[in-house]
Amino acid sequence: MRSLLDVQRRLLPDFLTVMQKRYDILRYIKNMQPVGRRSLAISLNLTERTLRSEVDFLKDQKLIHVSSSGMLLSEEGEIILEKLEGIMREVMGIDLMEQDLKRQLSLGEVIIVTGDSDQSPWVKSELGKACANRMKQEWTGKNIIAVTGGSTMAEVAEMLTPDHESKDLMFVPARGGLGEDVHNQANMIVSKMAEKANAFYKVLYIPDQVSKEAYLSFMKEPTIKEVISLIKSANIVVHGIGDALAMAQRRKTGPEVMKVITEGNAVGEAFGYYFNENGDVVHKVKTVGIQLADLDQARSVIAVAGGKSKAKAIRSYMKTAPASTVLITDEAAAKELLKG
Amino acid sequence: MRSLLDVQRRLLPDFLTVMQKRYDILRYIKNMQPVGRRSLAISLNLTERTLRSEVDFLKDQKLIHVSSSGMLLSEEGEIILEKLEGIMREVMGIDLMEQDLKRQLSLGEVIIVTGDSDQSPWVKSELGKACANRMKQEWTGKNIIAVTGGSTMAEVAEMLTPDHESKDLMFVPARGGLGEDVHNQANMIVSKMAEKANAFYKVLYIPDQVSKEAYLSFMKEPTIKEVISLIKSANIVVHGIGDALAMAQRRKTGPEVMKVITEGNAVGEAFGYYFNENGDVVHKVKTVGIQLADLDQARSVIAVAGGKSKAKAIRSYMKTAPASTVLITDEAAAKELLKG
DNA sequence: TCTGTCGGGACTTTTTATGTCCCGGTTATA
DNA sequence: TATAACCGGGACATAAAAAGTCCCGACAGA
Repeated sequence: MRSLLDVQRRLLPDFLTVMQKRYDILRYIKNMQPVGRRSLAISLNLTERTLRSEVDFLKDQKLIHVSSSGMLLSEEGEIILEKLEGIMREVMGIDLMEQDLKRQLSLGEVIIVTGDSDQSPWVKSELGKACANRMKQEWTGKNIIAVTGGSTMAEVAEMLTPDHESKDLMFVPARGGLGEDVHNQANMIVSKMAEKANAFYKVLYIPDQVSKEAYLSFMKEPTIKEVISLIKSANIVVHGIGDALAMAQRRKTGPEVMKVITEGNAVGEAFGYYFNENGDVVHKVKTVGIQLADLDQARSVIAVAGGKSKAKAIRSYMKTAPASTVLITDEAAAKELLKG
Repeated sequence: MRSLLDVQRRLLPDFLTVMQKRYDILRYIKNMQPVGRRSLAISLNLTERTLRSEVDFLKDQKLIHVSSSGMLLSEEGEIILEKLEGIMREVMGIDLMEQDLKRQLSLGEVIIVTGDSDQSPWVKSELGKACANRMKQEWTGKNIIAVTGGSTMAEVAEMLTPDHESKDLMFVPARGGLGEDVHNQANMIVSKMAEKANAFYKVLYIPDQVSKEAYLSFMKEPTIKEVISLIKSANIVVHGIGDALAMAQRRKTGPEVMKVITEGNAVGEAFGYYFNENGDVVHKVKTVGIQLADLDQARSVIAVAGGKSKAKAIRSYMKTAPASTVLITDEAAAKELLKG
């Protein structure tokens, strides 16, 4: 049934809105019957005429009876409505979860894709696609987009497509080296995104293990400074969220920092910051680029993470995330988050 | 899914017709790509303008790509179409038709593919694919498979693929020479099938116009006798069904036999037997190999034929076909058959 | 280089949906 | 029993969407 709805969503986009409308009408009639056209229209927030067209249709389908005292559900109408009850719960399920999550985490927007990234690899692609689409909505005029690394972000990059009109887009890594694997490193993602979106990009290679002097002189390089100032002026930030321990292990994290992370009970990680369950910063990787406090400056912040296993991490980070953050996640994570 | 569709049929009837239309468009594009708007419109029996609106929609949904050389299915389009395949079977009631037809003709199984072989050439390929799949289900252990000729059987051969484990398969022609064109002759099909399925085969070349003595001595050849005994021990028979007159004309049928066929009101033909509307044998081509009575010995008999024009032929043959016969046909023929 | 097919722009016509107003009948109520 | 409120539905103007029609320049294949 899910797949049928998915296909229909694609092939007949206004299908669902019409179904919803007719469902509402039937529901209201059931509860207000016998009811007249005008009062029903007011209750449903429909104009009299549109309601009338719908009513004519429902009458043709023999789902309602129309008499001089008003409209009432027919027997068949009752049966159909009963079946619809269950269908709409399924159809609206995701929307409801989005609303609930948005309220619970007090975010700007929540987008949920069906499935579980932990179990089905393609769900991650769906996350990526959803994120890519959401990003595009922000692309009006000139934009500097700061992105982080991670496998989910890599999927996002993969799913980007050039926009009809080539906008003025510049991709930059959100922060300097975090010790990540080259493959899903922010720099890699940045270049991939730019390639896919047919846009510009700048990368930032910060030497990892060098003397303090070398580092400082490196930071004075004009080209580096230019990139950093670009990053600081980014108006869109797109980042993943990771499990704290998993991220720490994946990165070349020293034993003393590891101790801080474990003893601080860190559970979530986002762009180099480690958070405990209360959303407190337990540790931050010192590097250049966007800092947690800078996020409020950005016009839009999009966080992408999915899979049941990531629920805790998402919750921890969202405690301190900017209120306008857009969270893109999957069904499994959303369910887990809503569980409490 | 069943109940969801039932509800939708009632609540949004015209959405289903739209879905059907878009399904058809996608299907035609898949099989004709790259294809232009005008020729597609003709094939689909749509006016250019309506097709254009639909195409614009599908393009917006990224289900098709449009280039100067024509339209083609996008990757997503392929995925959606695949899912639609199953959905539309349900919507169009193909599954129901299969059950009805099975009962009406009292057969072992009926498989219907969508479309009309007479109108869309690729439907024949679909028939072939369906048949190939069905055949594979029978391939457990050692099998001798007797096949007939014909263009539909040629498609079946084309669609065969080697099985994961190479089974012990032997293809043989079902009967001796029937006077067919070399191209779609049983021997040709046999070798093609064996090649595609990575199996063994034996052909049977019977001299057509020779003296009785030559013929008899030929039949005493050990190699020929061996092939004939193989044929007789076939446990799977796959054959086409043809229109009686068309088949008789295609084969080098003499005028006196032609008279028998026409005066006997033959309508159907299968492996050299001609049947009238009551299923009586009007004429049989005398040749070696499997006879009508032998069919009951075979573990499984699969008959393949499609196209509205073949409906009468199918019905006539099915009157005498073994009760366990598997019929593989297309939507158009099935509709015609069910019409009565 | 020519020819036929390609997509798509532009315009008119047709169809459909919606907005608006009103009428005659029914019903609850004063 | 008179009356006001509410009922569905007819009628018609208007807005919006779909379909019909024609044409153009691009491009591939002969």
